[in-house]
Amino acid sequence: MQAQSRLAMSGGVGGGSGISSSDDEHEAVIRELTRGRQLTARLRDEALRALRGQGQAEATADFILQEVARAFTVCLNIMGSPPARAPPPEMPATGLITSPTPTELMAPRRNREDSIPREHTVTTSPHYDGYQWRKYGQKRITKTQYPRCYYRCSFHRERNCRATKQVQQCSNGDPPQYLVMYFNDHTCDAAAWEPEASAAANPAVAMQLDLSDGGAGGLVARRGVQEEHERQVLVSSLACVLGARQFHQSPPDAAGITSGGPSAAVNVARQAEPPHRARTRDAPAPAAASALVVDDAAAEMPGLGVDGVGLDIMDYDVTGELCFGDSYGLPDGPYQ
DNA sequence: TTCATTTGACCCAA
DNA sequence: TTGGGTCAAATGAA
Repeated sequence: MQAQSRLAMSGGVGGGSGISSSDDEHEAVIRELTRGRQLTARLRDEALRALRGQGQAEATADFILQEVARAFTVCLNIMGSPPARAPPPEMPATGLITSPTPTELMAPRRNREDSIPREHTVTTSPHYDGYQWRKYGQKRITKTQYPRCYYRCSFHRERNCRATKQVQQCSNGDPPQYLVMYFNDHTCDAAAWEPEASAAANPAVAMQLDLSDGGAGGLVARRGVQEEHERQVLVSSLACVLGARQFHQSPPDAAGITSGGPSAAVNVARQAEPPHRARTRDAPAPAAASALVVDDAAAEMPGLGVDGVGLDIMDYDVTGELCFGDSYGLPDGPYQ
């Protein structure tokens, strides 16, 4: 992860100085991400062709592969590479600092300890960053249009985690954008499950995304890893759906699905599956609609019902960004 | 009943 | 004195 962490920090977010990664590494990562996006587009074409006229399955494949392509686009944005096309407006675009910068938006901060954000980002979905946060305050900031919300790690007390973040709406666009500032590093073990934990459980992820660095890589890089993590689950789920459909249409051998077919895909999904998260308003339960879509597709598989294979997509917040992108809608009520 | 959020009050640095 | 950050009681949802 060393390379990606450094690149993510230097490329899109913060524009930090002291870039230590080589241009070659940067280009290699962008090249691979671009290739991934192109292959996803091809896969989408193939899938839609194969599933043409099959209603629910076609829509499911289309949705999932659009999400995979979006994940690549977001990663490319984070890496500072101009996307081939902008992400769809309804999709949360994360990571690129445009304007304003924190110093522009913030009133001058006092020189208190830990008052300098170790990281900041502008996103349309400020709630989902892989950690559990608990809101402890909200203040109207003078000369700004929107209040600032204060969050601390949910394990602040029980594990003495000092990580905090501040979220402030910074544009009234559609969707609105939020400036998220992070203070202090997580010291709670709870943060370790994602994505480091999944990488530990899945050597492929760890190999692709060298996480050995761990610390200074920061959340933006972690978010990139998370995108990859989501992509793997989505691809695995899709492979399961498509594989089973082929299975349904032709014998397993003819479809080329034996040990490497749906079961393998499910295994990958299992490996990549994070442990269950506590349901908080910050990280709501997965949207029922998308879960049902996948369930429906899977339920059509002969012998591959969701329960039968244990592909528990319901527990993975794949569509959280989509469904809760505006969940930070701040009330217009009286602020302090 | 438990837990997260809201919000007025308080603390503290500039 | 002012404004930002935090505390903690009140409130609401599950």
